[in-house]
Amino acid sequence: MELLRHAITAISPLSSESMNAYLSAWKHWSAPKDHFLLREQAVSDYIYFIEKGVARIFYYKNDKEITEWIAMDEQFFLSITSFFNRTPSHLIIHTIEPSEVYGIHHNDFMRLADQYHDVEKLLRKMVTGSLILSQIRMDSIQFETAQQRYDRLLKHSPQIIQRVPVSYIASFLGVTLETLSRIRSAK
Amino acid sequence: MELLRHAITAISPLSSESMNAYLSAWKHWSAPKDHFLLREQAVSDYIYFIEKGVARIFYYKNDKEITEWIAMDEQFFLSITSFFNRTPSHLIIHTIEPSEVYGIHHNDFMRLADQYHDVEKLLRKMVTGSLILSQIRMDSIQFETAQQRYDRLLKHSPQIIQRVPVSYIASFLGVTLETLSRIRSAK
DNA sequence: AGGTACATTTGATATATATCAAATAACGTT
DNA sequence: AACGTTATTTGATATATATCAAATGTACCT
Repeated sequence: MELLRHAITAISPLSSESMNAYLSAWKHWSAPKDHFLLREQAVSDYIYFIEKGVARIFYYKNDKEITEWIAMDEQFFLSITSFFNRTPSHLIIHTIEPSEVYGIHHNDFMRLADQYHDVEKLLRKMVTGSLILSQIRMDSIQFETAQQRYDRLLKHSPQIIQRVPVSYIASFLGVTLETLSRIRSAK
Repeated sequence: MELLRHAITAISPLSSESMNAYLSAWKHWSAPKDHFLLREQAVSDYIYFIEKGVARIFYYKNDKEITEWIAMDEQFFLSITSFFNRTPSHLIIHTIEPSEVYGIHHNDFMRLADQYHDVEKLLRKMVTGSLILSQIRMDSIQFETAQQRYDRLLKHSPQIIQRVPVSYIASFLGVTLETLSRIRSAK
């Protein structure tokens, strides 16, 4: 839980009272490699934090797996539309390595945000960070070639190639595995 | 200013004290048709609100105009990366009809968010709304064809076709004008 | 170690959209 | 109304990536 506390403080510091109330709202899950931490719930209204390991977050769209995110290294992640709109995303969390994952429920987060100004500010900063990432990703999908997106990923998280199967990376980058394979062999 | 007050309240209500402080931080611009309200500043760190008229928000990318947003009908808009990252976006606001536009500076908004819990909550809700839109748009760009994106726009804001030149709509949809022309003629 | 399932690569072809180029239409100005 | 300018349409071709199909490579299981 120390890493979670630290990650929160890095985004926006909380008073000790807020921090205690907030941290106690987080639940913890532990999973071995290749395990389904969350499986097609109706609505996935949690914000997650991965303390250790690697997890793939995906859903089915027309019977195809869409990798929405690959989480590792003390990252927060969530299914944005599901979390905020309360619409079903059928989110699935699948561990790629033995992993420790935390999650806080939408209702708990909102209740605490109403109660504490600094928790509200934390939430705002988390959403803002998510928005900036969303914009960068949109720009990347709209204007960059598959090659450029792959290069960007390599530069930004080089370890991902060693730890995650190519097929997941392809879906995450928004290309087919065949295309990614060709990009990689052209190097 | 009444429409702005109303739009704010619809997102998240403010106490009368917060509302007074907040509204007085907004500036107002008035412009005839085909006028440049904002021209390539270094950083565009305002959130805008269009009270009346239509405005196009765009920037240059490799000497090409990219229409980031077409604002009308009492909508808020902003250059997300520029506003939150404080990086230059060279944003240009160009009116397509005579327009009344309001704007609040990043610094003022942040100062008031620190001061009033309900302003912080308003900001969080605005960012959240923006994030949801960003996700919908990304999904649309990644998985829908140009035809589907055009249909979606028609359904969502049918008036836009009458009021905005095709070339701007094309750029907003992320296609060339030739492609949009063909889509339209195939109907 | 051998076999089976799965992951990755390689090849041939199809498709949506961009690009380049030209023709036509609409629009504003005097 | 006629002119030049700008917007839109139409046509021919190029390109990135998807799709379908098969071959090769790798890893897990008893």
